[in-house]
Amino acid sequence: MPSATFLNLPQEKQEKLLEAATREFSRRSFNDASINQIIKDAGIPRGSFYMYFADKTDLFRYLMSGYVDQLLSLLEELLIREQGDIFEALLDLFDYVQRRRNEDHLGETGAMLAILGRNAGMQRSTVLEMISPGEIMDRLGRLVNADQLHLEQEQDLRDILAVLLAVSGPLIYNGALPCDTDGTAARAHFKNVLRILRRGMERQTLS
Amino acid sequence: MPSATFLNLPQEKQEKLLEAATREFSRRSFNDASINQIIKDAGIPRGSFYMYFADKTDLFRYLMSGYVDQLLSLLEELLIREQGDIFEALLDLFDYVQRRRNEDHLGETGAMLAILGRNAGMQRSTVLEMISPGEIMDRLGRLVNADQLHLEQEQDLRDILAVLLAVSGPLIYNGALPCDTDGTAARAHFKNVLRILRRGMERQTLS
DNA sequence: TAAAAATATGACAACTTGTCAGCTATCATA
DNA sequence: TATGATAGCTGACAAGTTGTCATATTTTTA
Repeated sequence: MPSATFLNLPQEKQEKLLEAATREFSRRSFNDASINQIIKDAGIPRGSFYMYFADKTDLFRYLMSGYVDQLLSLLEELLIREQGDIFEALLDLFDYVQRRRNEDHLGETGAMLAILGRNAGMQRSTVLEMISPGEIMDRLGRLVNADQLHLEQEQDLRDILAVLLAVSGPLIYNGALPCDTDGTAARAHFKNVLRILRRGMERQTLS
Repeated sequence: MPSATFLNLPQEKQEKLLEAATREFSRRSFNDASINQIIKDAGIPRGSFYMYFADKTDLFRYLMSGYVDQLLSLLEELLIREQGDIFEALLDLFDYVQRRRNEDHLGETGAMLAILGRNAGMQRSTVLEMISPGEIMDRLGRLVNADQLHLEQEQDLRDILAVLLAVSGPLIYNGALPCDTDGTAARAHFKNVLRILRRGMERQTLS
């Protein structure tokens, strides 16, 4: 959490720092990102930075919580459009990310995707703990069409969503990284994985 | 890859360095691990270290490739014992890891698990690229009982194994971290996830 | 207006990694 | 055995990192 001092700053100055941080974090991974670079870019002295944020992690969490929230909102929107079909919604998300990648000027969403992608595999403690997994599950669980899903036990919905997100995340984020050249192959792969998850991995024996 | 110079070193000296590295990497994550600490512990001067390994990543890869290989061998053994049932083998692996965790003196296997766990979520580029995913798939694919699995397309076996490993990895590793107190709950959770993956997420409509 | 509270700041300490010039030991050959 | 070549060893160093803190400035309060 940023300090009260930071929140009291004029909007303009806040954004300047946040934008500089976004630039740096979308270029380098969390560990490689340099506070020196950020404050030079934002034009504020070192001491001031530590007045506003406890440390690099604090700043990163603050940025990420906004981004994760944004992405979650997008997924909610897609889920509504697909009438609760979580598999279709995830494929839509893949396409959305892919489309954004092809637009050369990435803008805010692009930067967000770059950051998420660049830190996709990061320690859960840093990236995901800032938004509680429970909150994610609640927000999505409400919109998912449960009739479509094979639910036997109480926690099945949560586990299904958790697995889906854990598997889809890297596949979608990697599609967002500029190094991955062939988008259509990545899409086919993602689609196949979703198909497997839907219908199950084990051969059904007629009993 | 370590330099020829390192490989020419007397076994004793090699091990001293490798053991010091293992100690450090099982205590701190890759990024937090300090070469200073390692060389102080191993009793070699800084210059020598860089004579043997190109950098920290080089050393880490070398260690990890051995560990991943070790874990893979174990999984192969379990796979044979379970007559190719990959789901049972993964559950056995969970139990094996759990058991090792409870033995207080961790030893080599324990250190390996600690390192894997501590860096479970790390960038794929560093942790997993050292052993080619293809090799993992080949080694496991040979031992898996394909008759048990629902295979429709050519790449289904690969995709199933990839998803299984990606999902199981964190769940197993987290069971290995000392912070996680309740092992039986973690086991039940892992078992439920495996059940969902076997039978599929989508409700089967009778057509 | 004067004192008090809040905010700003850059020099600093304590680390980090990787390099490199110069050292020493080993080994083959004349 | 002496000499030259090759391989290996080493610590000081440059260039970077982060977070702290005493001091200076501004703003608010009495």
